[in-house]
Amino acid sequence: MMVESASETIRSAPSGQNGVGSLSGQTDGSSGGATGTTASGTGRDMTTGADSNGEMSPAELLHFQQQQALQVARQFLLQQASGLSSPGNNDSKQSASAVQVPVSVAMMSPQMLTPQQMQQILSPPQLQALLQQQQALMLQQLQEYYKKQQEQLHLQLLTQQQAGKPQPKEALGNKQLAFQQQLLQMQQLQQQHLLNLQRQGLVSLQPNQASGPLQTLPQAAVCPTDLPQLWKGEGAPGQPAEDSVKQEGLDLTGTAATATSFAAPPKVSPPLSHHTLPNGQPTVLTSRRDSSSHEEAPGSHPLYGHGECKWPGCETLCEDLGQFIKHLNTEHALDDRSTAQCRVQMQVVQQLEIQLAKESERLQAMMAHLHMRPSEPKPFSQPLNPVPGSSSFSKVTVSAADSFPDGLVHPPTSAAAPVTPLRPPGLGSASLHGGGPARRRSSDKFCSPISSELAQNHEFYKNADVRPPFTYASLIRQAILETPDRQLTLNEIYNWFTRMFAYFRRNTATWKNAVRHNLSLHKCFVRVENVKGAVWTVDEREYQKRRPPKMTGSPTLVKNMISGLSYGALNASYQAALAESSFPLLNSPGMLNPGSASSLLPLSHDDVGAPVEPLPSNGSSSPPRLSPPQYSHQVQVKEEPAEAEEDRQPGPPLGTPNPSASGPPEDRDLEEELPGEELS
DNA sequence: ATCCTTGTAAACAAGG
DNA sequence: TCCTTGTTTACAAGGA
Repeated sequence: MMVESASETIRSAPSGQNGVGSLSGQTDGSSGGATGTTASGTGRDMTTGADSNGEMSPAELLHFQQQQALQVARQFLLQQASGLSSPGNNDSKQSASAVQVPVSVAMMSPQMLTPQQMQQILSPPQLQALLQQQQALMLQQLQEYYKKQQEQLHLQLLTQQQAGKPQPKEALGNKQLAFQQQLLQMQQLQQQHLLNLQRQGLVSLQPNQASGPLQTLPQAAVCPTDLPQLWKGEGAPGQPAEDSVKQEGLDLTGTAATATSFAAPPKVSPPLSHHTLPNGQPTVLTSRRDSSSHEEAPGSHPLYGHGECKWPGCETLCEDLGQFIKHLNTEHALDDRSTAQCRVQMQVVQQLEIQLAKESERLQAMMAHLHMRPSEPKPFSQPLNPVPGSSSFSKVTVSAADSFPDGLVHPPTSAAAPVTPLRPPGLGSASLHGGGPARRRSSDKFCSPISSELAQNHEFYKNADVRPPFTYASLIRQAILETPDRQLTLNEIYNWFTRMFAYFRRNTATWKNAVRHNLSLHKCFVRVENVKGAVWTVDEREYQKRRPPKMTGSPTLVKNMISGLSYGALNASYQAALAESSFPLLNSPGMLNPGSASSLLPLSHDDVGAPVEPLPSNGSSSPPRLSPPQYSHQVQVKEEPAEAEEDRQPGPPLGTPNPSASGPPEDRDLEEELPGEELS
């Protein structure tokens, strides 16, 4: 990266445009800023809390803990109530932390913070889903275990008392202490997981209420410790209460969940399922899970997928859920082994969280350093700062700037701006590419569906001076496909670039040249003579052709991404889980089919188009499965497409019979394009 | 080491 | 003449 950016700098220097290139070296320095990370690594001081309770009897302790939990719960509820009623509170960071505090006070270990960071960066739904699964399970186990421990404790005490054997005071005391500590520990863990679940809940619930791109916001907002200035800087200025409220709402949701979960119950009964396991059966949390990871059908089990048991290290094949349940109850019953595994799993999760925290920290530092400019609200909010050299498109964008193909109506840049910066583009840091100058289609390889990526992060790209992780070809294609008639003039393509990416608001000569170069170079771009002049269209078939069919399977992709994030620790099942949960998310907007992962391809919105690297290999012939081609082909591709001989095949076949073929919800928005044309 | 892809730079031509 | 649009060539870099 260093090398690359360095060379980049050198090369671009002459043209005097690539200012970003110069920071290659600094990035590392700032990343070192991981200093913050150390904070989270301060270890667990939880024990101190335990000490304070050292004098109580186990029973008292339990009672105390319950009371405490109830109190916390009440507190949360109160906060929720007040928070909701006071929209004036627009300090997102504050509100977030306010909610968090009680939790941490209530015995959360310092590590708890990291997961938030994790979500903040990656927010990859995959991770959430994964964690949910793991945690749901662990939670159950923990609860069981916790109960067991309590019982044992009681029994022991009773035994001792009945025996009348006045054990040496010290011995007894020690023992008690040990138990109590253990109890506390258990409770800690329990709460940790509850919190995690809660957090996940935040995220998972969010998508339903907020638009795709925005859904990321809350996640970041939740984190009290991170990106402080970023948030402050962005949110403070003109940040309407809207965002903060939203964030607050989310947090509250989460807190409510927490309260509910550990304060038991009866009163509050939000949709989220309780962890009260009636019979220890793992059906818990399914409802919540459903909301987030569509992979899971109502009747499914977090530990069951792809016909096999996902218990760490198990992978036993089970034909159906029933069999799996049986297997689960027999092989993974509540015993020492399972408990131990559970603990290990927890550690794994914690490690990951820590890792994530570090990475997120680094990412933040990088982003802050590179583009986010935390201090200035929105440097590029006024998108179209006419670029000197290019008279042609300067104005166009302005008016159209705020609509987005995803069909979502986005608030004017001003409102949106604050939000985006924190959200790492794409699936987390992986796609960041070290920011500015770094190019290389790496992300392209990830085959991150450009359209969904854009849909999710368009605000980010729009405002952050970050080079989008896509190749020019894919961007051009996206631009073209987003239009109603799948064709754009060169100038309109330019406009799209500038409108969609802050990054392309400068260095115009460079990237425009690149665009032209790509248009000419790639066969997939077809020039069509039009009344108005020439327009460019996409020959989907050609486009698909030129991309190696590698990334076919999601698992690989995810794996790559994971490895990219240095998640070496992730085990196969994790990866599998990630893979599973990741894709469905791409269709977040309308995940009608939570069911099979296979569903993702077809229904996803315009995703179909770009993402589809998964093209089967058989190259040109006929990719009936997912046919992205639908689009372009319709375009009255003039006579040009000489090479596309066999592709005559109309788009129709492939596609899912659904309407998406003719007009995916997202891609509409063309209207916005009109202004541009006029101006051009 | 080689090939492929991508990005960048630049020369050049045609047309308005 | 200047600018835009297109085409083409060359080269560097990264990845497989």
